Amino acid sequence: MNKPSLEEGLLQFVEELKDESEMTEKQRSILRASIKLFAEKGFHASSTAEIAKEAGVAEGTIFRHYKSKKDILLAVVAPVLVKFAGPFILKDVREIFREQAKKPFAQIAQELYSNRLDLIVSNERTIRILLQEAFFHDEIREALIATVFSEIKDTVQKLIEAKIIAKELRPLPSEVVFRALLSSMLGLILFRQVLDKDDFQKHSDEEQIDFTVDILMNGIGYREP
Amino acid sequence: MNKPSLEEGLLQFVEELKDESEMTEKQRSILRASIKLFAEKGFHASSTAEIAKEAGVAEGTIFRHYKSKKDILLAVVAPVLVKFAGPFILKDVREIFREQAKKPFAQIAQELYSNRLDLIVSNERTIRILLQEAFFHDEIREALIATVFSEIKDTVQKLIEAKIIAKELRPLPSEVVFRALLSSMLGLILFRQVLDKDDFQKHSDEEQIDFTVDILMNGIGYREP
DNA sequence: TTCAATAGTGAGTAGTCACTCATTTAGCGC
DNA sequence: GCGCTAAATGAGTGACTACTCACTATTGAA
Repeated sequence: MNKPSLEEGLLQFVEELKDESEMTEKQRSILRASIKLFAEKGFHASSTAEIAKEAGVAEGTIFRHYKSKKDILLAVVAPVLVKFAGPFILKDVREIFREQAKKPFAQIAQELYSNRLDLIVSNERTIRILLQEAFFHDEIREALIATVFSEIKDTVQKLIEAKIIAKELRPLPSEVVFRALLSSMLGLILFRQVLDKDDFQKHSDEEQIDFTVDILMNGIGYREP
Repeated sequence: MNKPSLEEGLLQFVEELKDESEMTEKQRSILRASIKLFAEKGFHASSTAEIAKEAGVAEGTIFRHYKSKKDILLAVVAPVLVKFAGPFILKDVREIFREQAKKPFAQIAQELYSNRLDLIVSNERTIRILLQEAFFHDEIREALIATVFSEIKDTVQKLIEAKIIAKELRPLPSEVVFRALLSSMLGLILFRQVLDKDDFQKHSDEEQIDFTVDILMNGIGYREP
């Protein structure tokens, strides 16, 4: 199998990412064209000839900047991964979370949801590419899980455990609570973006988030007042 | 755009589906090989030459049974769609739901979750293909939403509304409750199959479902007894 | 046994793919 | 304008693509 592993693969790209502005005009236009085509037709269905044409560049120029077609994919996908995990992994995670921990859990959830929803709405196409290709490329899937997921999980679970001790949350296994928190967020995103665009708009994004947090905290079951 | 629409596309396949056993040996082996390859490397990355080799068949034979490569994809995907929506759309939906309606909502949710989870575990590869290709092929995505989603939505929302009146559920908008119900299910599946296989196994499937239903009904917030 | 229909074959076709490389162009200090 | 370097080019390459077609093998009813 000898999978390329994160080191040789994506993380390398993430590190070389510093210089978004250090790209040449042509290079940026190749990236822009690739994002468009990959999002519309998928990576495999987009040819380097098409990318070159869309970018207004000779096919050879592509390979001066990216040593293979797959390299373009990684260059497209890496920055999104960084943004996605952003607020969570930045140096001062602990500091941020010490601040967060003071707030009520419902408010933390609410802020998390509206923050991530914004991010997804404004990066729709690249995120689409990211998810599509995560199906096929082990490196991308693993990087996605490692960056967006595992990184978050420990931190959030610790917060949850603290909130359980503080009697703000019910004494459930923290990984189950974490799953509930994430499920609600994913459902929110999925319904808004894909499944149910029409019905979703019956309420504003803000209202939908409030409903979601309410249900997460209090459930849907009826209780006598 | 002139998209093929469901009539010309998938639904036609679903209708021609009756005769799973009327296939020749070779034809079945072509399907089996396609499922394997599509699931492993994706539709675009699997060549007809590979499929033929994997199926132990001449390449020409493929095109005797399926008029194009895309036809194979539809033939792979259509039966899953039928199974997925199965228990919901079968003739006697109303009858089933009249029976279901008597049960407590928590029990309905619990049965729904364990039923769909079983289905997904035992059809993992074809469902993977279905989701992958739903990104690219409008017909598949639309058929998926039309069959699995919209079909269910109305029925379930009516049930929810009845349960709200019966003071079994809180008076929330029914589409929001429906979203919560589905989000929890998707989260359950996603964590089990992809994100968190290890931690998930700390509890049995049954326990995980019970936790999920508990949180759906009662929330994660603490309340004085 | 005959005949027709269907199933199966695999070499062949035209086209596309990612990628290369000899050549041309552009930028710049002198 | 000269000389040098680096960027950009696009025709060319062999491998691979989905699909065709002239042909053979198998089946089953008359």
